[in-house]
Amino acid sequence: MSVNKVILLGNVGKDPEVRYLDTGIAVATFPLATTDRAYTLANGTQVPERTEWHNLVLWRGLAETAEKYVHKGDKLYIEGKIRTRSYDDQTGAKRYITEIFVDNMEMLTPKSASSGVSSVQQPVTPAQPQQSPVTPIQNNPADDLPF
Amino acid sequence: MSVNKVILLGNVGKDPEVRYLDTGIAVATFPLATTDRAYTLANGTQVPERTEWHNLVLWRGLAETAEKYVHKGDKLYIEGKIRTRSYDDQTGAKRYITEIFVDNMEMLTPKSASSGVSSVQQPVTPAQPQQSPVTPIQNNPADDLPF
Amino acid sequence: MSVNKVILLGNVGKDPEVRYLDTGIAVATFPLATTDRAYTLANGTQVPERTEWHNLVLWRGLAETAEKYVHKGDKLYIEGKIRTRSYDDQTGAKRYITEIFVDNMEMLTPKSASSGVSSVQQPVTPAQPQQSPVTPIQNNPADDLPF
Amino acid sequence: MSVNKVILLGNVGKDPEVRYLDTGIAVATFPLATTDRAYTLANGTQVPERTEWHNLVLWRGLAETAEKYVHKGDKLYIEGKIRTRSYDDQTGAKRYITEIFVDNMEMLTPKSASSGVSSVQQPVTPAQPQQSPVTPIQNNPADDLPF
DNA sequence: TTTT
DNA sequence: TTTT
Repeated sequence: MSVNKVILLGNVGKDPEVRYLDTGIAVATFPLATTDRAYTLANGTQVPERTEWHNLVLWRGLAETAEKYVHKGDKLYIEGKIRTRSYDDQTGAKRYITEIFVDNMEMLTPKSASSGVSSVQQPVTPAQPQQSPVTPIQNNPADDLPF
Repeated sequence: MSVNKVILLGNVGKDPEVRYLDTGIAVATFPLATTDRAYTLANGTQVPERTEWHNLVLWRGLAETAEKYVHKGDKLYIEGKIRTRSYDDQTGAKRYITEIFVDNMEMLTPKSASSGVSSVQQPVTPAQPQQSPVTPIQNNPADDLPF
Repeated sequence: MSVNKVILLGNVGKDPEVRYLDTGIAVATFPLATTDRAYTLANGTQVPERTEWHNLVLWRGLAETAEKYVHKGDKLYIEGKIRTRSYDDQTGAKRYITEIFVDNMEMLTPKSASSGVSSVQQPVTPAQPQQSPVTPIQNNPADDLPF
Repeated sequence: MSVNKVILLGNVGKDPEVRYLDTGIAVATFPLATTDRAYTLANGTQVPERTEWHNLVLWRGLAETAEKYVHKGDKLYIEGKIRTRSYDDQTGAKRYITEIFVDNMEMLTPKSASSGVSSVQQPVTPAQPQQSPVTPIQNNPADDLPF
């Protein structure tokens, strides 16, 4: 009795960070930017262009595809769902972060135009990803639930 | 060259809070819940039902419609866009909150079944809304931009 | 590199017709109505309300769920894809029909309010469904492809 | 109480045909192709790739933008609604055609890569468009309704 | 803080 | 052929 659906078409902000759970399941995370067009209101006010950053999370096969084929700057279409999770910051205070769990992905950048080469030269290290302070992924038991 | 689209169908968590900018523009906010079904993984793991709360923000005519017709418990379909904004908490630290700017709304609860009456008995006061500590709306100049 | 996605929220026009392929796979079909609101143009022209009828097609588990729980008059949310197929009419001329292949369905009519009882009294016969002249389903080999 | 929403991402099949109503309103039509990936069923059956053609209809500003910037082969994202209309064929029999009324469009082909030049060499004639027998547009009064 |  |  419920729908939670997100459709985004934008540009990849960084090469995906991919890590593997003990169960072998891949998880990829990377930011995607969407930009609203600037426009002018009826009263003449200029509303400038505005970029929104979305924290994408991909699991399993999609994460592996992202690891191989998605690069910074690529244009991407995704469908997914919104999910807000909490974590404790350095001071022990509860913080929230909203992420997009991706369940469908279409790559819109032709292979030839992707910055794939540079990514091979500076490979992501799946074994020990540095966790961004902005989007910490805690090592709690739920991490091993493959959803 | 960009798409940022959200589609939600869920239940209203609280009666809308509505305030009016100096320009007379109405802004309504209220939470919407979507609930994933519980399911069982191939390996037998039970993934329980999970409720996600979305912070909806409506402007102008939609806000006025929400003020009149939307009530706690109602089932609602909305389309909108994701927007994350920052604010400073009590300690001066930067915090982020993700909201859904609604641009289309369909009310799915028949008028007869809506909890409209109780809302009349406990009216929201648009003049001096208490701002929730969880989702502070700052009085900065941008508040008067009618977007 | 392609997306074909439909989202509909409307009312079921007739109880589902369900048939079973030789392979045991269930296929359900029924019409869904969506209605545009009437509105007035800037120049004063009245654009009246307009109802659009969509031919839904459901396979497998979704078809079985529809057979059990979906009834004429129910409010339904679906996601699916557009598909146009051709068939030969009585005169041998090629005709086209556009259908919506459903891949997600949310029933929005509470069980208590559904017209389910009458449907039990006038059951659909899956064994020998009459095929509507408007939307003929041909017995070609592709019918046994479970997509 | 109703939603009729289509999201397509695919390739333009022909340069847009644009005509202008007596009121000066522009209407553009062109086909868009979406292609399902081929896949293999659990039982080993190969389901081949399949292309779906959608009849897009754009009005007013969107039609003018399409006239200037959309070309055969371009990749396009659109949002719109499904609409089926009837017309009488040569024999006087009633036929149906399903079209997508576009209300949002994002062009995904970089200008430099678009086949824009050839379109200038073979311009569409807005004054007297030949009406395709497949998708006839009748000159009925409703044509002057700008919706 | 909602609903099934 | 549905619903408001």
